Amino acid sequence: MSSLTNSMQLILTLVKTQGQVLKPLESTLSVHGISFTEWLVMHRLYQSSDHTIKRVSLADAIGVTASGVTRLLLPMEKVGWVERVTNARDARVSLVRLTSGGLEAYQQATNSIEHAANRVTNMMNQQQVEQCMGLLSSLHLSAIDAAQLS
Amino acid sequence: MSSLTNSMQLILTLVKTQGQVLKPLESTLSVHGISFTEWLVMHRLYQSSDHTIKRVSLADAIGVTASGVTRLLLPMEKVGWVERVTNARDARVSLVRLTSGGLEAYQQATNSIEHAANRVTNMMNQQQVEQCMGLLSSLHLSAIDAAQLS
DNA sequence: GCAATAAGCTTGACAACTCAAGTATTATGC
DNA sequence: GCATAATACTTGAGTTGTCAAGCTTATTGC
Repeated sequence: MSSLTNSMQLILTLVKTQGQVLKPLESTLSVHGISFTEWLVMHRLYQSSDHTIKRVSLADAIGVTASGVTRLLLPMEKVGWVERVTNARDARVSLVRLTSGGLEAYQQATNSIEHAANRVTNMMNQQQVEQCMGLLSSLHLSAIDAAQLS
Repeated sequence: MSSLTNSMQLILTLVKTQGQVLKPLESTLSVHGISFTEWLVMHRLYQSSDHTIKRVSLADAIGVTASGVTRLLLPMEKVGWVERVTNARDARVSLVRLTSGGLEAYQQATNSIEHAANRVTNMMNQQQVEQCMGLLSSLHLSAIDAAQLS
């Protein structure tokens, strides 16, 4: 059949699954005029104290480069979901804050995306969802570990 | 903490994991001058009878659009890994075939990427790898199922 | 058998990134 | 305290896709 090792087959399954899973979520979010990456940004901001975070930390959290963050935030600033905040202690950093308008958009979008997420896991029970999350976390840690060795 | 449902947390974990997992694989492949998507193409061709497949089937298999396939194959044709084959019965379709040079590149790249895949799963045992693959498959099926309802 | 529709592919315009290089500011070693 | 290095961010150029529209060939309905 495949002649690939189990590890490689797992990765193929991972990639294929993410591709299929993300489609319905993105089309759900598009109704709100928000991309999945933008939702990730807002979610990270929502979790931060004072809804504010450094741009590099944001980049790291959502898995893009610093320049990716710059490009991502430009339209979000224009729409008014986020705003720039300067740091008095360190003039290099510029912080990002979720505005009240951004918070509202985030909460509505989150309501929609959570429903979509529930639909996407419709054939799994709670135990399977949690088990899958646990196994993916070990895979995640393994990958970070492997990356540091090289 | 997160205030998200388990389903949504699973998806966040999925996305984060794929991001971390793919990095070492891509840097491994880059030594061979091959991108991950190109490896997927070659792998699909390798699995096909006569190492030949329709472009639309290829698009579907690797999760890109037909136009994505066109753009993807252009440099691969120039390098000589794949070649165009016309279909006598249906002049609309143009098939793609893995050349002998492509096969050789595929086999070397596969050897490398499988080692990288093993490193990336170093903290999981065989049972966990298989279990994770099974759970991801149900998630995959759920997502397809959910997409068809909408 | 022929118009209407569908299937397969390509192309132009655009989106969403990355990478390398540049600027500005802060931290470090001696 | 001052050169050197590191950190934070932005910008230009390039990559890798998507989507909508168009072209060609095949299929379908009547």
